[in-house]
Amino acid sequence: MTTPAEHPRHQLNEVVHSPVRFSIMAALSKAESLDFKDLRDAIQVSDSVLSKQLSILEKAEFVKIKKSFAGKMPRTSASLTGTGRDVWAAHLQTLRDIAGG
Amino acid sequence: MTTPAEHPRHQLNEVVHSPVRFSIMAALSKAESLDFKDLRDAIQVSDSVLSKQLSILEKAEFVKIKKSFAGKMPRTSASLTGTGRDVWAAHLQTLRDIAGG
DNA sequence: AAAGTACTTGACAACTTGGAAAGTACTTTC
DNA sequence: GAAAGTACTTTCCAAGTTGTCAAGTACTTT
Repeated sequence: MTTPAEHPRHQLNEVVHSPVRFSIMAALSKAESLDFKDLRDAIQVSDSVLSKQLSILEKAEFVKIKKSFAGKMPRTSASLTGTGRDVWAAHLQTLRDIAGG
Repeated sequence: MTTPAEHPRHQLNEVVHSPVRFSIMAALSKAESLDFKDLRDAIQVSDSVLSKQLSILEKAEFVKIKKSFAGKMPRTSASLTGTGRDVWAAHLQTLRDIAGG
């Protein structure tokens, strides 16, 4: 009795799969950490969208947000957590598994 | 004055990006054509979902549906169109561009 | 004091998804 | 030949997702 293998699609992480969040994860995977504005400009989204999507990623514990000051002005920067890096790597692998190449 | 390059995320094809349709495209990219039931079993979705998603892909002209008979029973099979293959390849490339690998 | 910076939140409208169920058009079985 | 099954397709619906726009917060700068 062989249990049919689950299609790899089921391994896709929904939080990571949305284009904007996928782009955020990608950008953060390539840098130690990025400032809000740099991230916003890099992936080209509105402040509002970035703020919301970052919150979703933070709640999922894939990203950590650090608030500090640049002189007297507030500065928000984001980076991947360990979990975030693992999930990102697994997501990419799943994509490859589905694409089959 | 350099126009800032558009983030590759904008090149993602929404029709292809949804997990189920991504899986359909992937499966079809690996075969000449697949029968409805084989596709349904391969990607593990309900008849209803497969039928709907296939219609969306057909309307976008990424997939062509061929209806024939296996003996006296109807048989539906799907395959990628030329456009479908191009879009699929471009989508995968965009994913790679974003993932940066 | 007015305007700006750096975000965050809330109200919305527009879509997208999937499941359940019914429908279509036959074919097969009892 | 009536009931059941096959192979999908469609409709109805409830739920969740996205983005935009406007407003809010808490200061800083002019």
